[in-house]
Amino acid sequence: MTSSRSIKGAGTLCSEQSPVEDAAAAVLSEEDALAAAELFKMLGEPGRIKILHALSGKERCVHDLAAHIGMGQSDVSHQLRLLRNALLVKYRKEGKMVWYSLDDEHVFSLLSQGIEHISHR
Amino acid sequence: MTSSRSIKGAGTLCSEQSPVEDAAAAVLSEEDALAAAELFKMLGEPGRIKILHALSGKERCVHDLAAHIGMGQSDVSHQLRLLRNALLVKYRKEGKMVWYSLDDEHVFSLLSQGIEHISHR
DNA sequence: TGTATACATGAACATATATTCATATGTATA
DNA sequence: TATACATATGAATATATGTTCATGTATACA
Repeated sequence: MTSSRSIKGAGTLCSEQSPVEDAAAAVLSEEDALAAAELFKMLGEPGRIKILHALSGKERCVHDLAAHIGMGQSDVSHQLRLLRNALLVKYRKEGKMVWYSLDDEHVFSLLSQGIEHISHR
Repeated sequence: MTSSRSIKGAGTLCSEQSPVEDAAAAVLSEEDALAAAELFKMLGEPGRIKILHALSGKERCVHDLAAHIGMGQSDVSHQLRLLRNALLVKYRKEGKMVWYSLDDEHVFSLLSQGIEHISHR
């Protein structure tokens, strides 16, 4: 598109990587990059972080989640829909209540690692 | 604020958690939730994912990053600034070039875990 | 000193996202 | 069946974010 993408091998470029070396570090596919970003995006909002944290090792219904975290019911419900669609939480209906929990340990693991990461700063 | 936050112990609520149990699962502090979200937000964009992935185990200059990933120089530079501010990448100046790399293994670890997570779907 | 390269940045625009309000749906229960 | 509770959802608005263009700064080198 622009002229900012120069031609390799001209001899005066900023770096001189061999094609082999360059090929070895494969570019992440567009789909993988999108999917990974989608996943992290779900973790990129304080409210959803609180929700997932509150669900760590404990099943909770929407009302309790809202009360526990201090968020409005509507907000929690909207965020839960996103988390549901992203397969980060699962749910189980029981009468008029819906019990939410983390979908698997990977979610807990990612979340924990993130929280641990920030506490080391 | 709203009436959605009901009073515990009324007897007809959606769940009957004891205060003890409730206190045990402490709410994530506002600051921690914000900081964690901030971190994940940085990982929540395909371009930045590609950049971090390209920097996994390899130092790269801006121009090469852009060429390797297929992004514009300006875009890469803007994203690098965000990643820099979030302490996810570090850099080193050498002449007119700037060499970027991941700030620490935690970043690589988080990224890997995210990518691995999506490949298991 | 002029030109090319590497990188950074500001501004403008388009798009995405969060937040809130009002309301709808479904269930239990009096 | 009327009412209260639990949850979900649509719509509207405000805010944040990504993307691009143009340009600025710094370095190297002829």
